[in-house]
Amino acid sequence: MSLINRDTDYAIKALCFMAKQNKEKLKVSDLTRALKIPYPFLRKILQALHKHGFLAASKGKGGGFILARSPRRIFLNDLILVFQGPLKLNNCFLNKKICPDVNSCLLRRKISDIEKRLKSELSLLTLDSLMINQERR
Amino acid sequence: MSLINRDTDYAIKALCFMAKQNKEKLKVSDLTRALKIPYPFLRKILQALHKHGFLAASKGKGGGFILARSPRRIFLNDLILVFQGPLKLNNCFLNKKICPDVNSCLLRRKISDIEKRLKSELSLLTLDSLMINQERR
DNA sequence: TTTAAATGATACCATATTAGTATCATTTGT
DNA sequence: ACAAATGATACTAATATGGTATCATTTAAA
Ligand code: FES
Ligand code: FES
Repeated sequence: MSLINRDTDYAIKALCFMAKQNKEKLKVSDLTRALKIPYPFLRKILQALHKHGFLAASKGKGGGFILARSPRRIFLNDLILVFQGPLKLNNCFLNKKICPDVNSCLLRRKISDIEKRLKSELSLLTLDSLMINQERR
Repeated sequence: MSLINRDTDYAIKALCFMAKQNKEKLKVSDLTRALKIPYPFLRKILQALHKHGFLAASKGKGGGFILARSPRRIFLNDLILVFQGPLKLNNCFLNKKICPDVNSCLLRRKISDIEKRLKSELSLLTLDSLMINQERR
């Protein structure tokens, strides 16, 4: 059971790589060489990142992608949101026979709390924090 | 993106229902009536719960299942483990080109911490705590 | 001692999600 | 005009999930 799927993983790899190439515009083929991710798949992911405002794109010859935000404004939970939809545990474990009172359900509240904490922890992981990690090696 | 799949969900429903029938042996058909879960599917799930020590089973005519542990010793994270495998975020976001030092990777440590906290929070949710919820309605 | 009612084990099928590809349209520098 | 890039989108393949079928084994009771 993994919280992070392939799309999100590739997106992180790509964004991180781009963050290292300070401000240089990159085309998909540059990234695919470096990251060993299949060209058309990576392209789809970069297009999605563009669509959601993480990347700026320029079309035509000499075009490519470049980060549209500071790495410290790119949060892991946002990437998960884009590629995997909203994170949620489970609305309701029990059916009416067992737990008829949806509104005052203690279990639901506990689960919702866990979900919120997880989200806030994921939002503390920024692309920036990955770069810091790089500097120390 | 959900942390809980159908199997785990059904397992919780079934265990919870059984916990309410204090100590009474129940056969699959009793549960399937009450929970509206398809008979063969529920049966597979109960068999798995038995295999992993959550239920005791008696075969033959008049047989059935019964809780093998106190509800306060049945933890949500254990059920997730049985039906969805070990919960892990992601081993390694970055490939060698970007993050070559697997051992001293700050990111990995942060992710591992988040994972541990999540697990420990899920382990605080016991079947017992669901029953408490029931009493209050 | 036969039989019916239960679980054990396991193989199978159906559907949904995820991973990856292909293709054509649009833009743009040369 | 043309080639090189992304935009959009439809398609295919592989895997995971959800659910079924079947036969073997055990056991209480007629
Ligand atoms: S678990 Fe669904 S309302 Fe309590
Ligand atoms: S992310 Fe894999 S070693 Fe750092």
